Amino acid sequence: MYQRKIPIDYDCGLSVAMEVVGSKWKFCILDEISKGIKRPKDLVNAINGITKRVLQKQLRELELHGLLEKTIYTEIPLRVEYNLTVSGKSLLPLVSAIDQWGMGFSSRLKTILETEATMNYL
Amino acid sequence: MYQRKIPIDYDCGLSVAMEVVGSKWKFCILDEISKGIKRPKDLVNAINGITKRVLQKQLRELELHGLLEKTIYTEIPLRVEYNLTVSGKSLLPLVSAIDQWGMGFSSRLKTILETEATMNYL
DNA sequence: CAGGATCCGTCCGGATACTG
DNA sequence: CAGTATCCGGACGGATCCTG
Repeated sequence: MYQRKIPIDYDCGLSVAMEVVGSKWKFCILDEISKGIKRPKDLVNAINGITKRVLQKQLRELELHGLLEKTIYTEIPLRVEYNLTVSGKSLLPLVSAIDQWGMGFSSRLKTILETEATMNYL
Repeated sequence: MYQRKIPIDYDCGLSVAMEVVGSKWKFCILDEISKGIKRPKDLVNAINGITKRVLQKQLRELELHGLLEKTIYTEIPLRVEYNLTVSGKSLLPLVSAIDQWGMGFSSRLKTILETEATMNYL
């Protein structure tokens, strides 16, 4: 059984938030789902670099934490859809804010990492 | 030498942002530094659950990515301070937005995890 | 297609000791 | 105090196979 090392500090917003979305994939997943990509297979294709296994784990956590709602359609082949809950939707403004910040920081990061790379050749 | 598995997509804001702050500690660290806690020792004490080793790594990454600036005072005992750069400061609104979201989600998460815990006893 | 189980190499991170 | 190096157990994640 999994025992959390550091208990969540419910009085600290950052602690709560990091428990729920403190992984590099969560924001991407919420973003894609908000754009209408709802099936695991499609999410794997949409998100650059994620694997089926890792996505599965992230989806389960997001569902457990009440940000996603899972619907199973008993068809052949099986179809499953994940939709944002109210809590999940309340995160969207943050997702787009982070996205925007990233766009603004993009060129700077590029420069930093490139000069960093050439430094290693000296 | 470390080879990144998935290259950063500089056209995707979330990809850029996650490269820089996609770890559960980064936001906390920036938050504490913005509040005036600037020395590694003090940060370890201020941030619940972080260890010296992990903090060191996070600080180096934040510095490398241009969000923090390191100042060394050659005193005895040695004193080091980390300060937010302009880019680092530009993240503060997001930090407080995430903090606020976490505060709002706190009670709901608590309920979810507690019922989840009792479920396991059935 | 969804997703769980298994095998197995890799990496992360705690503990500790050492240097400046 | 700040930072690095080493040891080492445990967690993570890729590949693969199997079921409904």
